Amino acid sequence: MPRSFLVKKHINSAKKPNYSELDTHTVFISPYLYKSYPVPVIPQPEILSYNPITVWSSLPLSPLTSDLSPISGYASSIGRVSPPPPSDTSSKDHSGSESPISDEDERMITKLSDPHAVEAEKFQCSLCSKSYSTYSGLLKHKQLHCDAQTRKSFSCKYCEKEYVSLGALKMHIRTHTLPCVCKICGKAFSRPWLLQGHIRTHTGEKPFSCPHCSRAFADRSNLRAHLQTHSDVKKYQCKNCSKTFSRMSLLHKHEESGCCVAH
DNA sequence: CTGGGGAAGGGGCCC
DNA sequence: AGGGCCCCTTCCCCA
Repeated sequence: MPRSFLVKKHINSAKKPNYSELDTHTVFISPYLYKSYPVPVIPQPEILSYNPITVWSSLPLSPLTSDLSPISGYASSIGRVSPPPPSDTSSKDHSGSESPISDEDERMITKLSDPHAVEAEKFQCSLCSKSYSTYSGLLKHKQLHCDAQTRKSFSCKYCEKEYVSLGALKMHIRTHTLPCVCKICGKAFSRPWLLQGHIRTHTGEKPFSCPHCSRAFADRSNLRAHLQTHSDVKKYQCKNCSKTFSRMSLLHKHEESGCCVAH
């Protein structure tokens, strides 16, 4: 499973940016007023840095590029590898190249037909017409520049993250502005339910009980992790020594301690 | 060192 | 579109 947390973690107690300099919109939630807290305020539009014009519409859709996932063509050659389509021997000849190039790849590449064209630039990006001497050069260009620009157009002003939708960006922005503030200790959170979970640390409320023992937890995920301790079968297994662990973090610790490095 | 609990962050989905 | 919730993950701390 790909790691879903793409935001760089902060290492120490100075983990977080200086949010006090960011946005002063805050929401105070009384622990006694869970149900009636005010709606957190989304930052002013001017802090949202995005260019809606470049989303999709900037791409003139030709019959050859009508797929709204322009990355899919080369993604099959980079990440999730899909088996090459049944070969169509009528037209495919990649001059001895052993890298599988799908039909979509084929479409994305326009070989310059002009016999007088510079020999070194025979692979052209169908999106911006830039030419490259090698197929890999074209792939690199598309991955790092062209497709990245067309697919993700909502970028965060506070960090490098980009999103395909404004809603996702707004959600992310809250991780910088932290509009939900605990009235008891002043700690700030990005979302109301995170604050609610935090407030349980003050109230001692533990609504999630283990059915196998007397323990209770304030957080459902922590109960889930706890349930693993009751299980005979550990979920996470080291590929090298087959040792199993109840948590992925423990497996990671194990791997970092040298088991996998030794192999 | 290892395992487990506590707290928290963040993306995705559903309503 | 936005809020609430679910789920996964990570980090820290302690026994």
